[in-house]
Amino acid sequence: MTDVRDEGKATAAVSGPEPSDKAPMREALIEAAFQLFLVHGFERTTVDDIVARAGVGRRSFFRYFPSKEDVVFPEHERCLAEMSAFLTTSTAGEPLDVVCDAARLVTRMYAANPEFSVQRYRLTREVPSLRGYELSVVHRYERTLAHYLRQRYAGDHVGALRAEVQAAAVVAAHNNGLRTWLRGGGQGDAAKAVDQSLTFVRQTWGSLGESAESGTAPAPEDDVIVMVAPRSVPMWRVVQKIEKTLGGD
Amino acid sequence: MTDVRDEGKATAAVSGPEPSDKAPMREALIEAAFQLFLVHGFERTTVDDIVARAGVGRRSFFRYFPSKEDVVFPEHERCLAEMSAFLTTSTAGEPLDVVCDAARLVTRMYAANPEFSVQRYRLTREVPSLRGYELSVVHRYERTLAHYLRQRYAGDHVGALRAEVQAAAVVAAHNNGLRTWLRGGGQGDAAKAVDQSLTFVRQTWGSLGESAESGTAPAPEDDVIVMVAPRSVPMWRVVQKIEKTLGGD
DNA sequence: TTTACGTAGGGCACTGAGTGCCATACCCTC
DNA sequence: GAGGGTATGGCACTCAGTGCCCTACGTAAA
Repeated sequence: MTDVRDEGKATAAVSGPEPSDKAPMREALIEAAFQLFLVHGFERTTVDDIVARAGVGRRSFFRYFPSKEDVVFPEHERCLAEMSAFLTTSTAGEPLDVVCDAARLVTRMYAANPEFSVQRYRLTREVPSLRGYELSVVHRYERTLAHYLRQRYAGDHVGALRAEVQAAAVVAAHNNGLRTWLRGGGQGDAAKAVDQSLTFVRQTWGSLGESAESGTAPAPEDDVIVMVAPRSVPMWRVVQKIEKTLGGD
Repeated sequence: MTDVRDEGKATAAVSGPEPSDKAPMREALIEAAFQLFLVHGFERTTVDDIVARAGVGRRSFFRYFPSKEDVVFPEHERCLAEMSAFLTTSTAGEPLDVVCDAARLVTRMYAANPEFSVQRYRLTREVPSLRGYELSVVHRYERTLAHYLRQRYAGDHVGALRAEVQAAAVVAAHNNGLRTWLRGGGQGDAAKAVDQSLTFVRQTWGSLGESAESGTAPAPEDDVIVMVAPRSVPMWRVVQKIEKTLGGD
């Protein structure tokens, strides 16, 4: 069972933390934890096992991670902070597009380490406590997006409701695309999968309205145009837009 | 797939052993727990305190509730079963309207005991572990709705995505209305508050025709039309289709 | 009435997560 | 070399949750 114990504890007590400058105890704990999780599973691995393998004291684990679950999601805290920072500097543009861009920060984080992300995905799917932890993390992302949208919709008489619903929709769509990518083993382009899902949300609320005439997002297929417009737009304007698109060919 | 059964019978079937008829122990534990929670708070109340007050053995607590958190949400399991039963018997009607009706089962459960619901709401807001538990419960409702929508959208090429996004939107809107009612101390009509929020979602995806409620209806520019056409289609055909879409309202 | 059995509950000991407190080792500055 | 801040280890403790075994009670069969 616990045969893999190269007793680095005494060594660590003498020489202190390993001289690798950028990866001190935190990285060592993550490394040790995942090695054990992937072999014995999350629940059958105790914190004592982890610290024994990492060659550190048990008390140190809880100095770096508030719970055993936290070691599985080591970079979400930083990503959450990035998202908040991004949103505070994004005061222009269609609000829905901004939060979609914010959601893509999460995609990028997952895509930065596909192997790790896929391993964690499989782990999380079958461990209830990790599912619960993931739900709380997702919820914090959603709250961050909703908070931003609520400010942007401040004048709207249903702004708060719109913010809640759109934030939930963006998160759901993002996770749909992300899970598609994860189920595929992390092969292919995560950003593309997420973008396809987010497109549905943006089309739903019409934030893709101008894409047909601007050169930034041409028709997805060579022989098809997708046109999205507010229902209240006058007919002449719709025709004008379509003519412009076709004419620019 | 989903055979139509009598609603009441199905509900009774999934209810299984009736908890309200014979469960003095269960009720006593809930009663004792809430008395202590409201005085000392959730975290400062131990399971030993609860069983001591209820006058039962500690082991019995975990026979009735798998965790300390479960005692705070004693009727969600039953409501979840009711929702599943309701959806199994609802094979007709606009899918989005059906899941909105399903969500209203939750509203009804909260509204059936306003005082209890408000107390629990305040408790849940300030106890992290209860927040986490609530998230998992909400997630199960959302999965139930998404599962139903996925079946109804089986032919759709983005059916799975549509199901995810709409389920998330319905849950977000429902909770928005419910929390409004809870923050107001459980005064007024919970169903009305939830309906107002759900109206936004139904209008978003057009399952509402012309809304009779003028006061709460969002602006018409929320509605969008999505037009997909081969690039080679003649212009008059495009215009005809748009006119038909707008006129068929 | 007695016996056998199934079930609800209590008692007890154990595991493991998470915390508070204190001691120690290291590093930097004066 | 002395002093102060920081990082780490060790230890003991609380408490949630579980497994096992025991008792009590009701019931059905002999």
